[in-house]
Amino acid sequence: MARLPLYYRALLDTAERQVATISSERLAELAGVNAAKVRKDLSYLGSYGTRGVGYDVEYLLHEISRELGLTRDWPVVIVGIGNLGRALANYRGFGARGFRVVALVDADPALVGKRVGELAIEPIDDLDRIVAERQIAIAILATPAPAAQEVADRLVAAGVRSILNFAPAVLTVPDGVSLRKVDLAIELQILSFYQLRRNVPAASSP
Amino acid sequence: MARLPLYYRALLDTAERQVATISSERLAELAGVNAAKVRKDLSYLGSYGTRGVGYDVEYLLHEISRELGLTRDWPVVIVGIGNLGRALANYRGFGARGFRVVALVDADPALVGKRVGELAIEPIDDLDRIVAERQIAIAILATPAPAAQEVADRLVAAGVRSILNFAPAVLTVPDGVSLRKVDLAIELQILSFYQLRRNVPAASSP
DNA sequence: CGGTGTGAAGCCTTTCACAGCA
DNA sequence: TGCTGTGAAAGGCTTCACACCG
Repeated sequence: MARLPLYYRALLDTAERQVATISSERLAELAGVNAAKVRKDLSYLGSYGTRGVGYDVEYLLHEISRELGLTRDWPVVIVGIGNLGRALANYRGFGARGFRVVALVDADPALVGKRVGELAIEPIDDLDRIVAERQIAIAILATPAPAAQEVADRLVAAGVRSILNFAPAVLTVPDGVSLRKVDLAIELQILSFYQLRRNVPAASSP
Repeated sequence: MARLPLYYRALLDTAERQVATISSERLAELAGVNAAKVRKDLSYLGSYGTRGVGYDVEYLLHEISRELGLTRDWPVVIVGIGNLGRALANYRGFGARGFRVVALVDADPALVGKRVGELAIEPIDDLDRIVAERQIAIAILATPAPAAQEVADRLVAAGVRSILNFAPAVLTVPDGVSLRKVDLAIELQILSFYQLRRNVPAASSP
């Protein structure tokens, strides 16, 4: 479920406030969804609640972490160190533990060797070696649109199984490879679409 | 429909290649969706296709631009000029014309007055005036999570009707205000979720 | 013929409503 | 008594399949 991360964050906040248990209603409020939806979603993971009481915050947090794979370490590579790539490299808000940027890659020789934070930019020709050596399974793609498909192909060939695409291009990847996209222009266009038609709310994406 | 922007981009590419007409099948391929879906979506806008031929690229482009409000000018403000805000301010890829960043706002007095590209960062206390004077309807929110809700409230109070939220927080806005979110941590967590369960594809968000 | 436009079927998600348990 | 877990209903979106038209 794409809503688990929302619950996860809501539970993190709740745990910080030393609250021991939480009802589906409260959790729904924090996550911005419906209470029935919360119960359905959580029951799908197993019966972790106590009737008449609610859910144990710490326990549920642990179960969701496990389900989301946040108990593991996920080395991440960022390909394309332009404005956006650099910002993502510096972004300390990858929230939960688990995701660690371990490589920055760019095709531009002029960028190779430059440091961004603690990492040096590496050439894209070393991609195979980098992915293999650092056991990278997730890549963030932040290249210009025309290069995106080729880079995606190289990432897949190198063994990457999940790609988060920021380039404004439609990519195709083989079965077995997960692909998600974040497209700023599209988001703005959707807002503009609804703005023209007032009073029609624009729900969130994922 | 949230797919119009995809068609729009596919049609832009097609128009550049001097292609006059396009079939639903080809357009579907370019947009990464199903052909029946394309026809349903487009028929919702009106009957713009010619049976046995396809759709006139230029005409369809124009109709979709109009539908998406891309024939208008949309002044945009970015609030929160950290790493991400700065990257977004420099981002020249807002794709289609229409969206123009006309103001950068931050709460940190140390940042106020600094230039990013052609714009100077302005204090958040001037928000009302800035929004009114420059007729801003769309805001990009890139503050830290704890400040996000308060900033959103101020934006709404200032008259902004659409917010694109990059802060990792669940926001609530009044009816009549559109809200969309982009959350990097959530995207990565979803990828990690599917990575644990190989062979289950992760579809794209919007 | 070829490809659009569209009723109808199918599928998936959301919501309701309430039985059942601590 | 209060809140979870869940069958069943409702709703929305996607896909199929084909009539119809250039």
